[in-house]
Amino acid sequence: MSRLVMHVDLDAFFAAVEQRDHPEWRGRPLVVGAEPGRRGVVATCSYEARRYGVHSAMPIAKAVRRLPPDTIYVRPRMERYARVSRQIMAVLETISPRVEKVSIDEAYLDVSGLERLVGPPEVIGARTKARIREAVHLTASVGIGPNRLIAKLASDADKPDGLTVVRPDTVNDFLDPMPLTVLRGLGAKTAPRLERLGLETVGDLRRLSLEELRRRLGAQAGMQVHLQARGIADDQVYPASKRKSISKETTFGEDVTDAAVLKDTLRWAAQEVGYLARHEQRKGLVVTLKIRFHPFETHTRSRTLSEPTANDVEIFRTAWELFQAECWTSRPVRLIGVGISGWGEAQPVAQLSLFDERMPEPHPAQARLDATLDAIRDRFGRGTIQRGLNRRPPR
DNA sequence: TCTGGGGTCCTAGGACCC
DNA sequence: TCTGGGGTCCTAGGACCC
Repeated sequence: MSRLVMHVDLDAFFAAVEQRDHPEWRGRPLVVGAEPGRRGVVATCSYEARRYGVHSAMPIAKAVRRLPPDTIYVRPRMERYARVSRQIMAVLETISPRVEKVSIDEAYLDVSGLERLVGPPEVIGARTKARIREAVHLTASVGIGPNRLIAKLASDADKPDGLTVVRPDTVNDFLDPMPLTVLRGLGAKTAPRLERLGLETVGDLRRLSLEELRRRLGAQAGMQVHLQARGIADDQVYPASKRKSISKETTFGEDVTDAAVLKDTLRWAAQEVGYLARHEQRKGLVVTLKIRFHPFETHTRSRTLSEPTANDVEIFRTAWELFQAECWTSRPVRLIGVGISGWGEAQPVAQLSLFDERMPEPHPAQARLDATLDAIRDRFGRGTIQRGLNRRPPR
């Protein structure tokens, strides 16, 4: 039985929430994002603003130049949007029990088998949109198709307030005229490389052999693009995908050279990361320092600890040591931040109580090491493994 | 024009191991 | 004494996404 995947995408979400909450802003160009006159970008803008060619991720200075003087500029109110998002996700749970939230304003639903209960895909989609509108007074664009890729492209195909259903036998007709950049993995850098070969559409892309694509894009990306061009993609919905890292970073209003400011900022970021990690009951084995110099040169430095941590001081100390190990002082810094990553699936360990019989699973790296050790023991005998195998001495 | 903040995934090279 | 093959882990960078 073939699957049916639905993608739900709220229209201009942040801007729509602001216009909903402030009726006097409706029908006017509105930008949610950085403060005009400062560094930053447009997070989202209303459809009235999009008519001036403004879009997400556009530098705010450029947007200001394009937009009329009566444009409304507001800073994001993330708590507000998160609250509305939770309401929407709750609505989606009434449509199907299999909901995957992919971002604050987007979700995939597995609606396979719902046709017998509800009706054809068009009815499932229309019902979803109606329930969202009733609950939060916002519009969503909905796409339904045989897998995630097609569902996502279908929701993009008719915005705002659209509903597009792509049946399996029309997938190729649907994809063929689309530009290369609709495919996952073909962005601003990679797509032009293929366009230089004279390829413009997904239909064109199918002329390239798998070998050619793998050679040009790498084994993994080449394979993915080859499959996507034929409408083949993941058709599973993953209700509870957990995040794999926690980070905090900030861009300074003006570039910073004062080491004391950098140190204080890093301390703040480490506190934020530690707080979030403890809140989620996670500990990370890897601390990563991120730094961006003038004009826009980004570097990362990371260290794997001997024990996972969620401790502010330890995160800060590690990040600061990573900073000090480089000859970076006196270079103007645009951005600095820190993150942690590397935890096993079975964390949080803290949730285990004396009465809980489950044991935490080892960190994936540890699990792989153990498996390797077992394999080596099988091959070479019990006595071959010493302590410290595969462990490198600290630098 | 001048590029936020939060993420994910992939690649590639070197160290290290049997 | 000199050497390949197969594998993992760690690190840095980069492309990409919302």
